[in-house]
Amino acid sequence: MTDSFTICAADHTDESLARAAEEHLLDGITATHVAELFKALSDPTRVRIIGLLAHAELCVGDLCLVLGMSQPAVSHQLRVLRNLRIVSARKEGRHVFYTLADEHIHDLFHQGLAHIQHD
Amino acid sequence: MTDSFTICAADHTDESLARAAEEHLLDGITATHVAELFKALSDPTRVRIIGLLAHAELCVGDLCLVLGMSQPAVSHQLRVLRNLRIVSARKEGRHVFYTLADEHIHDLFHQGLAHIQHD
DNA sequence: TTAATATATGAGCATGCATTCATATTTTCG
DNA sequence: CGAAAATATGAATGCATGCTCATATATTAA
Repeated sequence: MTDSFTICAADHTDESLARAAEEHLLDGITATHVAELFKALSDPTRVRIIGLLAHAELCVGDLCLVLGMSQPAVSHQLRVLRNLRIVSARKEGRHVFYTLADEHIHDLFHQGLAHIQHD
Repeated sequence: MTDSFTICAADHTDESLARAAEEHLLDGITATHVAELFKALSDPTRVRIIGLLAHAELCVGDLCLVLGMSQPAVSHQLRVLRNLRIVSARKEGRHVFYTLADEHIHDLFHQGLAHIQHD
């Protein structure tokens, strides 16, 4: 990767800032994982689901009712959140109850919400 | 919206949880704004840009060098971040220096990063 | 077992998005 | 002024994504 400094057309004289910044560049895997985490919160439907689960455990049917969305649409979004370990599923009879998997998710959601509402 | 409770096929007997959750449902505008905020961090390239700007102010050329990406690709992502007020631009001669616009962004980024690295 | 309920899943489609390529704009230097 | 450097922007393209529709799976009830 010695030629990474020739990819960009920009070629100003002082490269010191770039050299110093290089050590803070996230590697591809880390950057991708962080992006995936935030991607879970990058859709209004998923934001609403997380907002609801931040206050109470709910089953799929309840989420459908409150969100006013079809069951497959909600289930697909829940699968996204499950795969990213944002929510956990608990099966009880015919129902599957979902909760936030992590206290960090709770914090991230409220921090993002606070930033929007106080802007 | 009185028929919002008939959209989903699921129709179990106890609707109390859904009724109680309804008051915590985010409105469309708020959910969209929160989603947009997190969408800024939902791409690996933007995550890396924010990670770099969390440590130092950098111009476009420096970002191109460190990221190893083309100048238009970086500029387009910077525009996304600018429009969402995630970063601020400061013009100095031919260069445009970018910084994180807000301390909240700094916190959100580090919280997401910590969640990933300590998982 | 058969029917009904609750949820999950796969295919298809329409939209959004991240990049590239080409070009415009702005600033400095000769 | 003209040329070069730094950045921004527009069009085009390939790929991801969020929904709908149809269907599969699992659990309870009759």
